[in-house]
Amino acid sequence: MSELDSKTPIYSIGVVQEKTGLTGRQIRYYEDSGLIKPARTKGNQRIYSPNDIKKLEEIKDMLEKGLNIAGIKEKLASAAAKKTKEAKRVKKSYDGRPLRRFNPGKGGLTSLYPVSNRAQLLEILDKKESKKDKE
DNA sequence: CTTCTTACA
DNA sequence: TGTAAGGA
Repeated sequence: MSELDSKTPIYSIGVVQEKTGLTGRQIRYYEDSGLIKPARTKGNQRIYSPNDIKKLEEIKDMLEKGLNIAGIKEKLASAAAKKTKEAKRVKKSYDGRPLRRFNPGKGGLTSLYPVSNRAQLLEILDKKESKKDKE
């Protein structure tokens, strides 16, 4: 049973073993290799996030494809670089633009997005959804 | 009972 | 990778 109750699910190494099919030995070894960095409880127990599960399953796949730890590190690194690049692209598209009222006067809704009209806002929100959907 | 680290096979 | 040991 977990000591902390946050909104984000967390797993013990035992649960991770069941969910990934990997042995505890492998999970800890991949951590030593720098592939994952699970948090720890005050009692030094490992705490795995959904993101860690995802990474471990990717690692499992690649291992079954015959890749070594080094190769997986590269793959994971390029994936992280791609994410950073995309984040910069999105940020750049927003930076410098003035934030405007979204439908001011009608309910007082305020948009946090620097867009000038509803169509543009919906387009942005639609793109964000598509990203989550491909999970 | 589960998980942790260290260390040997 | 598996597993034993010894502690939390």
